[in-house]
Amino acid sequence: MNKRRKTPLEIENIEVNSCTIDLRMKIIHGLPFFQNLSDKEISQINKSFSDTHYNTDDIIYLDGEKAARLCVIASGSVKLVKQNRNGNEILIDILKPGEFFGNLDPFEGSIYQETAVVQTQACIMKIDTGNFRNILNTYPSAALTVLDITLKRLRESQEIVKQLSSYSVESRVAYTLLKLSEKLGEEKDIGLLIQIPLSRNDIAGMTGTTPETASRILSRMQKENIIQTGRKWLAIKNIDLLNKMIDLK
Amino acid sequence: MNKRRKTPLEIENIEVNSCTIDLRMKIIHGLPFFQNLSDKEISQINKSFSDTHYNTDDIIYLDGEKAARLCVIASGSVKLVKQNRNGNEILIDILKPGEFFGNLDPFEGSIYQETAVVQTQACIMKIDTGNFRNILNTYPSAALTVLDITLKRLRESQEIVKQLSSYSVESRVAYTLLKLSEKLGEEKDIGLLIQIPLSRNDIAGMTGTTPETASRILSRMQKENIIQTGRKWLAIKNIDLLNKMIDLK
DNA sequence: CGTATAGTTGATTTGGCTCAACATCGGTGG
DNA sequence: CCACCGATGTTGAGCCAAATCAACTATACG
Repeated sequence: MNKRRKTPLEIENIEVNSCTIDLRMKIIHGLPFFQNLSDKEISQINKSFSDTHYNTDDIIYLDGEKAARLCVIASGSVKLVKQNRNGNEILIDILKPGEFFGNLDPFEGSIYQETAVVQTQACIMKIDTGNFRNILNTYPSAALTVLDITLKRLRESQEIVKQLSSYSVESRVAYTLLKLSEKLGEEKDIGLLIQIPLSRNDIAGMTGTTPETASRILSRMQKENIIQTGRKWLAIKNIDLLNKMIDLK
Repeated sequence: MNKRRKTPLEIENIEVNSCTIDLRMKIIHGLPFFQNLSDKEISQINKSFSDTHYNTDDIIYLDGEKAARLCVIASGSVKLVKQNRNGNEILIDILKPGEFFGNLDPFEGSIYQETAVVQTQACIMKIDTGNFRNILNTYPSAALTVLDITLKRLRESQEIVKQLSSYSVESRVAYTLLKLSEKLGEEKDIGLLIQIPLSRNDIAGMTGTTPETASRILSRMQKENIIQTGRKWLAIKNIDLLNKMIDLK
């Protein structure tokens, strides 16, 4: 075997100053809750956003801090994590450009519920709670869309609760891989490649288990030709089998 | 020992036709999202609500059904449950008069995420999704309050996820008892009595364990004089110790 | 290339589930 | 009013999935 890169992940070339005005407008317009607004309105809203460039592993905010802003990814990717008391981290989500996180709550006084860490260097747009509330008050349909999205997140969280309270780790891993592939998967020669550096530790954090157990399960899946995996990457070769694993056993 | 009732729970006397117009108005006005509205507005909103009387163990709606209504308890109490695949039930919440459940989502097309079962006979007020959406569109502050409440529920759900993925059953039971006592506890001679019929099975469902394990843990807590418990009732004698148990071990 | 980081695999331990037998409560009907 | 019986709760024994601890290997990056 030769010594070339073995990871099939594509290395992203990110321009450092990627937050052009055009990109900002495009991102804001793409937000589900601002989709119905006119260019003029978007351009008005744009003024309430600031943007900041971050490098890999920078922390955008910490779990427990006073939550004062809603953040939107203009470029790059962000991980949302929580610490559990074993010192392991719970990986809540991985976000791509156009997605938002931080404080959605229109009222003051809430605190961030997780830590946001930059995964690949990113440009993050931010709007503070007061301005966001004003916008939601001005455009009721935006408020309803935010509500809709929050309810969707609530449902996802409740699904995880259900799984944690009765599904095997194997089922949970299968479920998580499917969710990830829906969101981040890209068809490649190897299979459906999950286009983010995904470690055993990350998978453990998303499924409520340990890296060792995650590794054992992924090894087994690889042996059965359901997935193909290496250091920080993973591709799905047989979606149907994976789907069956969720409810099997 | 004599043959008197051993349960310290108070038996409720419920009038069957308890949904008077006064009660309806009071309940609607008490809803957090309608709190700032005038009597005239409330009275207008009242017209969109219907009410129905239910008996114990009646099902208001089933998990998976098309979700068309928001429900509010005028009197009585309601349990929200989900089924996990071991056939055990997950108890999501127990609701009292003034609390609401069902579909908050202003858009059509969602389905109920749980089953709502009447725990003690109840009068339930209902408003359908379309009317509710109109109200939220008319009163943006109401929409923001609904959003705020949904975010609170999301946080609670995420806290459960965190606990399930790293806390012992004992910690989870302690946490659950504290939450229940905050919501439903009443000071009595015996201690802080949780005023609902609460079985081992219910506690198991709220903590993601089995009735047997729940029973063992409660027995231990009783031996240590932290709680006092019997058939379908439970009182907390030492809140501080219970609090410590959450993070201990 | 060398080394730190990530991943694998095995051995051992254990918390909590399962199955099972028994005890107790409290509502019901004789 | 009391005896009975179904529902609820308790307790024990054995088992198993997954955690923990530990030694080792492979990978990618400088």
